[in-house]
Amino acid sequence: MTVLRMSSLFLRTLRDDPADAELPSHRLLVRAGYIRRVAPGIFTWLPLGLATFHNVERIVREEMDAAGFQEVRFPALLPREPYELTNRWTEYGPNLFRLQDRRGTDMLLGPTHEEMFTLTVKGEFSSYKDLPISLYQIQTKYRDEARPRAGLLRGREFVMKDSYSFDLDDAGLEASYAKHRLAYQSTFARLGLSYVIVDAHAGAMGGSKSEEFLAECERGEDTFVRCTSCDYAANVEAVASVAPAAADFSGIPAAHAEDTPDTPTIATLVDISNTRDDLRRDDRPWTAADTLKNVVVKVTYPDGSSKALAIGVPGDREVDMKRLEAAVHPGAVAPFEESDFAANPALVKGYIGPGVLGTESASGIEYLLDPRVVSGTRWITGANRAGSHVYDLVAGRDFNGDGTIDVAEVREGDVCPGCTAGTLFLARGIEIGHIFQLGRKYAEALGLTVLDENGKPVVVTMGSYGIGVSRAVAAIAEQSHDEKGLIWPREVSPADVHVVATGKDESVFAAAEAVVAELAAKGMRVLFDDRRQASPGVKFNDAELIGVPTIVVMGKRLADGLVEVKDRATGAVAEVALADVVAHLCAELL
RNA sequence: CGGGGCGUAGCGUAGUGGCUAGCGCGCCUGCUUUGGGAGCAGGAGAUCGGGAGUUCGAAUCUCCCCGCCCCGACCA
Repeated sequence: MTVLRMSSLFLRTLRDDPADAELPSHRLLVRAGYIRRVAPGIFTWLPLGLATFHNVERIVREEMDAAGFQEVRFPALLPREPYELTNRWTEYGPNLFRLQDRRGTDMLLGPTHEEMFTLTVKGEFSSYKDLPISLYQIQTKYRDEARPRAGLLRGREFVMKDSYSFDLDDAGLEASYAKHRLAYQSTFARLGLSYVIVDAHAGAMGGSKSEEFLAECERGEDTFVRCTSCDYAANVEAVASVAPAAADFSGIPAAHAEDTPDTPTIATLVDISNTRDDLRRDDRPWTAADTLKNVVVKVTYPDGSSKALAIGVPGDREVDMKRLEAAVHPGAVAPFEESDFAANPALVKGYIGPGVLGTESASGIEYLLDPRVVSGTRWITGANRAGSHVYDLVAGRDFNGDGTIDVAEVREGDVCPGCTAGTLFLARGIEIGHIFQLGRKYAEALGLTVLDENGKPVVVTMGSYGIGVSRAVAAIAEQSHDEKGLIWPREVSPADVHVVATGKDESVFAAAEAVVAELAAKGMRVLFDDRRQASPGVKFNDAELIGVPTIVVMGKRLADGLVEVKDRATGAVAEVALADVVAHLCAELL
């Protein structure tokens, strides 16, 4: 197998951290000479990095093939038309890399390839007998991210494995989805990643069921929740809040407006409600959770249209903009500005109440309520007049929304929607995989149908499944490193063994050459530090930085016929007789 | 796109109006050295991000532009 010789490897490790890298994965991959930045979010893979990348790619490919999926490869450079058909030329917005050829024809660099997969299957297959089928590709993708960051984790050019399943009916899709889920579990296990499968929000792609594979990592950019007592896990965007049961409101007094001067915020409102005798509550002090906050935003759609939307949430919670964006996708959310208030005189900033909200109301603004605002709940809320609030306003008696919207912030300690017994806690992760049931959206838009047993055309239902290949390299580095450097899982590592020869005694190098040759003959990938001029310290430090899981040191102890076999992760060192070292390593690693 | 920070050799940096822009790492030559980032000697390498201006004199001051990093917004 391969022997990489440090004396001639195209590699330069850096003693200092690069100034433009923050995350450990980014810092170490640059320092260890795996990657180099070319432009923001665009990187060059150097030999060690490329070897690592190839290993991840190979594992992904092997697992896809083992699951019976077939590999294809679409161009990265694509014509505009297919994306026009699904409206994504417009909907994808500024994140799409667009360009023109010499004749001025619009082209794009593919951010994802739903259209190509769908059209290709349409072009070849037309019978129910051809289904189910799953195709995948490993291809470079392009997205003009507003802010590339974190090295390989969020780039503008990256490599992704994307698969699509094509089925006749929902049961078939369910089965294809399950197969992919299993294939992903074995893939990530082999990659040595510690991950969680969380419920995700499928709304963005118009599908139904969707799950994300998140590599657990404090520095990850996705926030998810887990339950203290059951196995519920979900991306914060997808958490379904637990609604309390509707309550009896027969004993609640009639709503009454009160003058509450200078209370434009929830804090000032709660404060005045607890200090004034006429407003105070008998049984307990008022809290922010007793107030109903009505937030108005402007939602703008890709076609340029926009509308106002009012959201009623308990006053102790903020509207989570990420959850809101996910809920109104593909609409974009912007705050309601002074000019918008001017255009809607019924809305009194800071004192907005349900009375002026709803499609049936004077304002005509759609009014959606948090799921916690169930019938019978009692609220303090704006009276639509500056310096005035309504008390004892009861949902279901005094007001109703046009519907519910679950976009309030998710907090540690919230009731788990999975079991309703445990509570939720927050964690962070890196999205390394995403699977979802796309349904018929693309098949419909692009006319992918097959004839069924009766000769009738049936719209095919699809699933879509992605793994960030280049991102996985960084995710592994992020999860597996220490102060000294990287620590690769063996399958991913650029080599199985890193043999370090030290000293100036040529017999040591000769012995090392022999061991390296034997290991290679046994099928091991060897990184061999055969540099004559580098000092032992340099070699040891480089070995720890580079992160090959097993380091074999041949040097001083060779005088006693011994070599050291060091485990990079634990630091444990075993002294092995020179004559036994190849057998020892084979027993351990093969 | 908003906020913050930064741009000096391949990398990390010093230098706030005054001599030939300094140091460490790395690189080249020679000698010495070889178990935790070696020593000595010699060397190559910088339009100080770009442009305009102020000044006898600008890496340093002013203006404009460009680029990069971080936070937020955004992100199948």
